[in-house]
Amino acid sequence: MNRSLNRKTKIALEPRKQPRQERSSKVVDRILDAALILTREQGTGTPTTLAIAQRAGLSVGSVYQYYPNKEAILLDLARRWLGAFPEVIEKRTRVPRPTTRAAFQREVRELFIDTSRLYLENASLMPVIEAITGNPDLRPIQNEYDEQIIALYAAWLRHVNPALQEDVANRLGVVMMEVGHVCRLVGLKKDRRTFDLLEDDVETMWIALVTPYLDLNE
Amino acid sequence: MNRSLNRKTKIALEPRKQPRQERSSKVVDRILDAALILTREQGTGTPTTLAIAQRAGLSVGSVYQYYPNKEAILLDLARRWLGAFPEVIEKRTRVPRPTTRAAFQREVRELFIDTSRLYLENASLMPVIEAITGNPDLRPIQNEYDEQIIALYAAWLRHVNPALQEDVANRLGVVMMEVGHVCRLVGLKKDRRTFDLLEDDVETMWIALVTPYLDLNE
DNA sequence: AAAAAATGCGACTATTTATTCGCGTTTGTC
DNA sequence: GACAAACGCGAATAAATAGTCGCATTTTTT
Repeated sequence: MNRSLNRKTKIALEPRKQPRQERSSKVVDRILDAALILTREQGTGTPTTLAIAQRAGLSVGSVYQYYPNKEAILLDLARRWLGAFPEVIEKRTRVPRPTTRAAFQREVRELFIDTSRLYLENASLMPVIEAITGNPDLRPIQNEYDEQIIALYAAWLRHVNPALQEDVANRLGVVMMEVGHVCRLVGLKKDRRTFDLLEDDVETMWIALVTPYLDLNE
Repeated sequence: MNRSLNRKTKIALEPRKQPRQERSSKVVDRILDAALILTREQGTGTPTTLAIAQRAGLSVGSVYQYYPNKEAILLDLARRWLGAFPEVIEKRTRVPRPTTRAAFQREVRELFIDTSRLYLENASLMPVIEAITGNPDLRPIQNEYDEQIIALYAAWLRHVNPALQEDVANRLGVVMMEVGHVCRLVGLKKDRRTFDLLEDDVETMWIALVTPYLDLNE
C-alpha cells in the first residue's frame, strides 16, 4: 500500500459559492488581495488559510465560506493570468501568413511583444504563478494550461510555415514557452531596464530557434 | 508581528553524524536511495521522514540519527549534482581564448557538451533538484549554487571576450543557465531523441545569444 | 417590521507530520 | 567473553494546519 497511491485522488479547487450580497463580494476581494500579498511576501511556499484570513481581517470561517481550501484561492488568482495567455497567442495566428524573412521577423516580434506585455501587466501575479508551480495539488492544473499554450505556439508556427511537421512545431513551442517564461520571471524580479535587455535576448533566441524551420524562399 | 518574519531563521541542514560502523553506512545509503525513489515517484513535493524510513526498511529514529530532517536528506543527494556543476564550467575557462568565429563556436560547443553530459549523467537526480526548487527551506541554498554557476558562465564569457562588461556577462550568464536548465529538464523527461533535438535548440540559442557580444575581428 | 436568507465568527476537532527519548540489540575492543 | 560504544527501534509527544459547526449579526424579502 504505497503512500503515493492513497493520496487524495483529487481535491476540490472551485470556489464554493458566489457572493450574493455586496459586502460578501468585498470579502472575496479581501481574501484574494490578502492571498496575493502574502504569497508575494513569503516569496516561496503558499500562505495558510489562517494567515490569509487574518491578513484580510476575517475569520477562517469566512474564508471557508467561499473557498474549500487555500489552493482554490491561489488558483482563482492565477486563472486571471492563465486564462488570458491563450487568446493573446491565438490572435497572432489570425493574420496573413508572412512570406519574406523580414515579414516573418516582424511576426515574431509581434507575438513577442504581445506576450511580453502580458507578463508586464500581470507582474504582481507572478509570485502566485511560481507558488503554483511548486504546489503538488496545483501543478497539474498549470500543466494543463501549459499544454494549451504550447499547442498554440505550435499552431502559430504552423501558421507561419504550414509545411512544418507537427512534432517539430510542438517541440519548438515548448522551447518558446519555457524560454520566454523563465527569462521573463527573472526579468520581472529585477529592474525594468534589465527586463528590457532580457527581452531582447529572448527575441534573439526565438528568432534563432525558429528561423531554420521556416523554409522561406528568400 | 508578521508571519513571514518569525519564520525559523534557519533550519539545520547538515548531516548529524558520520556512520562509524559498516552497517550504518549502509543505512545512510538506504535512506538516500529511498529518498531518491520516493521523490521520483511523487513527482512533486518532498517525501516525509516517515515515508523515507519505511521505504528504506527502517524506523524513523534511525533516520533522525543521521539527518536532522528530510530537507537535509534531499540536500545531501542534491549536492552531488550541485557540487559537480561549477568545476565543469570552470574547466572550460582554462583553455586558450578563441580568436576566430569558428574557434569560438567550437568553444561554445565544448561548454555545451560538458554541461549536457552533466545532466545526462545525473538524470536520476533531477526530480530531487526540482523538489528542492519548490521547497521553501532549500530554495535559498539552490540559489547560492545558482549564483555561483552564473558567475562561472560570466567568467567564461569574459574569458572568451575580456572586453565584455561585467553586468552584461552576468546577464548572459543568467540566460545561459536558465535556458540550459529548463530545456534539459524538459528533455530528460522525454525520450533520448527528443533530448538530443532540444540540445541542438539550446546550442542554437546560446550561440545566437552570445555571438553579438563577442567582438570577434573576423 | 417580521420572517427568511445570507453572512460572519472563532472555538473546537481532526489530521498530518515532525521529532525525541529511553530501551533492547549489535558490533567492536581489550 | 565482558564491557563500552554505536546502532536501531517505535511508542509517545509536540506542533502546525486544515476544516467544521452552531450561534450571533446583518441584509433582503414580503
